[in-house]
Amino acid sequence: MNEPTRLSWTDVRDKIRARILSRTYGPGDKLPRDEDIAQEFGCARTTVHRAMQDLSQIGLVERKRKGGTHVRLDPVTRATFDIPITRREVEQRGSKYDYQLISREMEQTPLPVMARFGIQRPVEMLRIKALHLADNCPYIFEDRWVDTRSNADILDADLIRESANEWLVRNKPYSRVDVRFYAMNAEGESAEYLSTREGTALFVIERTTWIGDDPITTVQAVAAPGYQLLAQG
Amino acid sequence: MNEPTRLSWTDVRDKIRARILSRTYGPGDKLPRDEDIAQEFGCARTTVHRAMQDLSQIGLVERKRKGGTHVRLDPVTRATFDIPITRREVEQRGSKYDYQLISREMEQTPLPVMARFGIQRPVEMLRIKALHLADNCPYIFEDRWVDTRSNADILDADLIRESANEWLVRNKPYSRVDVRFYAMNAEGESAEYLSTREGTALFVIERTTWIGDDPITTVQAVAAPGYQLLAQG
DNA sequence: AAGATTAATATGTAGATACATAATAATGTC
DNA sequence: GACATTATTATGTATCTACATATTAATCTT
Repeated sequence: MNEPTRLSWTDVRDKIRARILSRTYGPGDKLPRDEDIAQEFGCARTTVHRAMQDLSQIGLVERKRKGGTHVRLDPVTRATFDIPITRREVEQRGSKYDYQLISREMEQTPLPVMARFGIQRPVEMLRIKALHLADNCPYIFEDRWVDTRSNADILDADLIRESANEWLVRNKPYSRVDVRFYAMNAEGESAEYLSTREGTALFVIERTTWIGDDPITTVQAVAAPGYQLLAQG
Repeated sequence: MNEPTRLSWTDVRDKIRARILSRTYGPGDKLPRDEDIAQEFGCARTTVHRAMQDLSQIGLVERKRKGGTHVRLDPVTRATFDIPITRREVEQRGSKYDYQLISREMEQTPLPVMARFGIQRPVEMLRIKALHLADNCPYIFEDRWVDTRSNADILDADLIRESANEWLVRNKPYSRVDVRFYAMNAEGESAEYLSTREGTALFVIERTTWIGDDPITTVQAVAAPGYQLLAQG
């Protein structure tokens, strides 16, 4: 008998989305003005606006000033994923985490690494190779370069106990990150450390971070055979 | 002499983020109340709230009622990526797009496919194999299953001219999508159609979509050697 | 002192209002 | 008719107000 509760912006969003999915508003169609929708639902324009913002971010609709709101013609599949620190990832699977430092040396950056950072000239950087283990099995082999010009303090860090991965996450927040996925055949070091035979297809995550315009670090993280990355849409 | 313009919520977000990056607010620290920040910046609490919502979504801070706002201890790398329809992806690279239907048959779903959909019993579905080409070179080989119970109309579609990929995107909006990435060695069909030799490491994108609880389609899209997926954080 | 009740507090949400901004449509000028 | 100017319109943003909700802190019972 009583009016249950007022509509929240998430309710409005879900109602509109339902209409798009059910083809009440088909691909390319123009939606009514926020104000009209607000009136129909008996809520404020602000609430509709908030809902629309979300739908727009998800990629279901496109909005333009004066132009109005349109259902996208070719909706893209937009998904987000989290890359936690490796220890946490392993522990969340219920496995025992271990970490092993393989090497730690100053080296000149080769061309591919310079390309990742977008720098023109080779620089001396700290190169760290390490292995992450889950239940005593190789999990991820990482080959990392750290720019010591802006991160000199990592030279004092105890990278035998704590992985560079964790140290950096804890001590070096970044303002920009590039992530890149691809597949590669196991060879040499990666085959050796992940204890698989050469040629096995391996999943690779490459991450490069900056603070402002200064490079922080770039990692090539090669996962053990069978690794899958999940994302939710 | 004049007050330039009022602060927008994005300004506030950027200012707070800058403070987190510069360690004014370190990991785990508690931030001032929204209201105090608002007063400091000379804006309304609503504006600060909007900024904080964003920072919270990005994963930089955590908020709790009464508990206040805290900088996250182990910030995860959160990135989003778009998977456009393949034609668009190819054309955006400036290449000529082509598409080739390989096969199209009704088949019983095998166990791995049932697992992707989360169904218990085998079902007759439409299985479509196709090849996407960029500048006449194999680009993506897809092996797709479509549930014809809820999508009977695809049986009438002309899948020689238009790819199932595009037809589905245009005609079957989904409410949920699972995305999964992994690496596999080329073998048999994948090696043949992507014209590479067996064993080559290939990047695989597996996507499954539902509308409500009803399965729509699942695809295994195997990319040609060298393919990389980029995401922006 | 343990447990239940109540108050205090910071964030979350909705609404009303006012104005800003971008894009389109209408109009006027030559 | 081509081009510049001016309205119109729908979304974007900021503020104030009021109340909701979750969580912690304080207080009262027994």
